[in-house]
Amino acid sequence: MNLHDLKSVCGHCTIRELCLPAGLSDEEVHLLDQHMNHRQAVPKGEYLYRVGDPFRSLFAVSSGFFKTVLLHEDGRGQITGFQMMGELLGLEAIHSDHHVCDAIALEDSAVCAIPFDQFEQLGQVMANLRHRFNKDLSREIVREHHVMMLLGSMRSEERLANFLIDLADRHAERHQSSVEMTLRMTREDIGSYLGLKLETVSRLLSRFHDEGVLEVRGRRVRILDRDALALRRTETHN
Amino acid sequence: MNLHDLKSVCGHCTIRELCLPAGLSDEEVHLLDQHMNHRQAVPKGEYLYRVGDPFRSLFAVSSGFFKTVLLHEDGRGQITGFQMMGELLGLEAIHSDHHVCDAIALEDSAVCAIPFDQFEQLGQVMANLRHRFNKDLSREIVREHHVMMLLGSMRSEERLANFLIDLADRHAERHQSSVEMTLRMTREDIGSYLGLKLETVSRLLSRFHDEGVLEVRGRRVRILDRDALALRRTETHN
DNA sequence: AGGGTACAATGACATAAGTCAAAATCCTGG
DNA sequence: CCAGGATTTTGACTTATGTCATTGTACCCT
Repeated sequence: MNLHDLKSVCGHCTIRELCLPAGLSDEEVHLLDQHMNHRQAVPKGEYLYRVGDPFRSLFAVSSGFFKTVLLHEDGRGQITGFQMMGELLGLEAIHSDHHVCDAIALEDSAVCAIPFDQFEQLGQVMANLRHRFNKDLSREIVREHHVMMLLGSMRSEERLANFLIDLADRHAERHQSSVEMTLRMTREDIGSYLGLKLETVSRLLSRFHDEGVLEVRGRRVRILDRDALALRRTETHN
Repeated sequence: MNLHDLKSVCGHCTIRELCLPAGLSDEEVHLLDQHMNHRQAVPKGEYLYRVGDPFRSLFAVSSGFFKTVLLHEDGRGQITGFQMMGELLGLEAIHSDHHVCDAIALEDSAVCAIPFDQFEQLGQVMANLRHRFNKDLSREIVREHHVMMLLGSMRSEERLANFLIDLADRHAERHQSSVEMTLRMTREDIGSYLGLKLETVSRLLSRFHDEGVLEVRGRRVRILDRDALALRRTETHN
């Protein structure tokens, strides 16, 4: 990487406004920038961290796609989220100073790391950053509330419809097509996240396909009728 | 209330170490204290806040018991948590400056409120408080991860066993009996939280009762065999 | 005190999603 | 470019939990 001629990596980052530096002034971004370890590669299939690892840094996904997996003693695992460009990884570890889930790259990816103690120090002088970070943490809580709603109160079709729309929206935020997407995760991963078995996910995708809502070819998905899909997110769509 | 002769309410609070001031020095607690509105009563059944309310203050439960409910357009609601003494309410609202769920007192309760803008200002001078609060937010994320695991991967019996043990443990932290408890919420509330119908909850409680694990009389629950209950939290307990 | 409304328990039955199994397809590395 | 494992699809069948209905209980509130 040839970065030494750039004053600030974050400042020139295309996803700056989706990432930690969002809403900070140029000077603030510059300051933050100096504490970060930019663009570390994480090849597909590799662990960014594992349960039990000591917590040192927060990570921002710079490119690629991750999943976070919570392991249960009896082998069962629950996927707690999928992370794309600009999203933070490691927030769960602040509480106990240790990671409590695994983070795995689902495609060749890169992350920017910031040592958390330095990050907290920066809070001393950057009220903006403090506020910003509180919002990030709060947003994660809200996101998880929605997953709880999904898992606790919705039927399988609604869960999948919500999942697909959410993915599409996040692609759109990143200026990627929200119509044609390639799923980075397996059917089993989707099932784990949605509290369903992979067969159920597969059947639902086939159904959406047959009904003309989606075009599904393996991991390639095209949303043919966004409105129809959106309707299926809720019960009352007679 | 007659508090003017106390230097610091938080400093004398019995649950200080479970609440926001945990880990702060006496001076820090005192400073924090001056920004708080202590012990506001919230009668049973009342809303502490509702979806859409502007977010002004964070709340710490000073006594009593709350539930937070996420509402879905089609009337469905999902309970996202139950809060006891020392636990924080309102964290979900930081992100959007508006509350995104309802908080309802399940018994006559009291809360301490702290205006969030003042709280964030305090972060400027109190690194401890910042760190502490980051941990609180992270803990909430971890807690929700566990709920996701519960809702996504566990069967009904395991869900209820986990719920009961969690409640018992939180009672114990508060120096209340972890053997005999009175449930503050209805069967329907429990069901909502666990992604089950109230009939299922009722049947499971009856089953635990019949099997000698619990003694259940309405909302009064006594844990007769903690080990047996703990075993039922996981699949593999042949 | 007692009458009424909310809450809880239980039974009979329905169904959404899980399980098991087999075949089809897709990738990937040599 | 092919072989072999991983992933996906689909079908037949099972089951855990939901649904509906009834009765019982408890707790307010006047």
